[in-house]
Amino acid sequence: MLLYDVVDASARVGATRSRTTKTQVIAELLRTAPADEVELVTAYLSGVLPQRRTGVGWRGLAQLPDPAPAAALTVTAVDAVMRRLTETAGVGSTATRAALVRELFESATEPEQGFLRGLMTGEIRQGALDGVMLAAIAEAAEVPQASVRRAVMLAGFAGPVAAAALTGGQAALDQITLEVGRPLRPMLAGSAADVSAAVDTLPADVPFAVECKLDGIRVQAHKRGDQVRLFSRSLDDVTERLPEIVDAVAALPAESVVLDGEVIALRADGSPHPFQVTGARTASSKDPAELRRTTPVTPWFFDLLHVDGRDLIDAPAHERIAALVGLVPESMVVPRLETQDPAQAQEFFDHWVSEGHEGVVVKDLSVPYAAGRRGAGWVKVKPRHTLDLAVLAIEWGSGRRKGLLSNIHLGARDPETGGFVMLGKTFKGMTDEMLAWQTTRFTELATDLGDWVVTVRPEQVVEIAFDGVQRSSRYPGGMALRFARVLRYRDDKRAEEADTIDQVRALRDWT
DNA sequence: TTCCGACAGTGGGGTCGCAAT
DNA sequence: ATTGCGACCCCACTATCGGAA
Repeated sequence: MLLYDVVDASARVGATRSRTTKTQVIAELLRTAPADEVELVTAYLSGVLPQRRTGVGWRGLAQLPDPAPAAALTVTAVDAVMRRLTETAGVGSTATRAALVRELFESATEPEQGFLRGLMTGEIRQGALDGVMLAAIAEAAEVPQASVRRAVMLAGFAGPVAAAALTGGQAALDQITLEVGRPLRPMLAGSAADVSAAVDTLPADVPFAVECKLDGIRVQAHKRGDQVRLFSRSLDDVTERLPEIVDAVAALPAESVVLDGEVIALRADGSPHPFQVTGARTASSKDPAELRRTTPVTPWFFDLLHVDGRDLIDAPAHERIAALVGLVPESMVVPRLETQDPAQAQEFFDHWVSEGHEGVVVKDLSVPYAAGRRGAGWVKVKPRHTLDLAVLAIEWGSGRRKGLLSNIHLGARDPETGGFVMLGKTFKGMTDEMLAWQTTRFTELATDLGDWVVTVRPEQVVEIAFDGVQRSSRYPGGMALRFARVLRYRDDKRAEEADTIDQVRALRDWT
């Protein structure tokens, strides 16, 4: 199949906002794709490059050669280039990859170049990623959406599922089950402002549990015999980086196991390190034996999806947890409280937050493991901080925010100098109305109307919510806000009344 | 007819390793 | 030795569509 056919479909998908129309366009393309190219077409149209790292990003694609006059590239040919890029990533020279990129883009027409660039930088914005793709696979293969969804959750990716569905139909989808050693999509949590709001999102009178939420790295652990594999939230294999977790899982008294949990670095006294410490440890590929000595990590499991030939994903949570507790030593199970009393749940939250943990997850004990879905019975609650900060500058938006001032630079007041210290940026929490308002407002306050950044007189105060204050090498105060988002603009406060850098220092996550 | 769940989009800070400067 | 880039950890929030109620 020609890449052109995929690009054309992508353009038509992007041209409509109707999801049913998007679905039809994609389904039609999948039906016409040759069997051996369905997997690639599915991946490309959902913005996924099966080769995850190519070593080429936005910079490597900033300057493209003249496009080809006519479409001749096939998706198989594109795949061949991507494979070669992956092979050279990290070992070959930049020049080798640049040559491969040049060769590929020379044989692509202009719209194909645009699509390929989006694919390689993860910016396919056509209003259809995985969700619409699932519906399209179901329609093209004439199977129920629920079957496709389940297969994708268990297989991890849509491409292989599309290939199976279109060649083997329902029977082929039924063959896709939980496989020990192959990662499935992790179940995700919704969020709520506080414990009582979290409980309120669950059906009335269901039994629920509250679990301590650890600020570390999500890990899915698979064990079969003496073989252990560990996967990240995005299904990357992280086994080699976490030998102490491998040892812990290998020692479990079961032949085959699939566990879900969090890995975190702890201090000698058992209190958690800030996320940055755990993140640095797990991101590093230096000698694992050395890292294990200097920054050991500990597993805390909260779910059991398979044990000794028995799949538990469809069992209610209380059953999975009972099996987990029966298998895994208590020291490796997330602290949890089963209760029907919101006051006790609140107390549990207060306790673990005071111990330095991130918050809690409230879980409906009656629900199965809804792989890959958010908010189906898991609700997280974290403490929230707020500050009134001054807007120092603002960046032009892109995509649907093109032409609007979008991303605001935030500063705390420094009483020593009378100036402001930048603590980060945010584009979150803004309604369309706020975007329109702030575009006008900051144009008025502008001292420098740049193409990228507009600098303003620091006169506008904004109320910001955030999760914490972390160490920063980027900002002058050495601190940055984690997950900052806008609550509201404060026209009742002048910049001279904004919160100070000392108030921010008091909230640091390190000492 | 209204409500609400799921999805896509718009980006945030930090860390690492590697290649180029 | 430093800097820029790519990849991948953590992630919040709003707008919208379309099926459920």
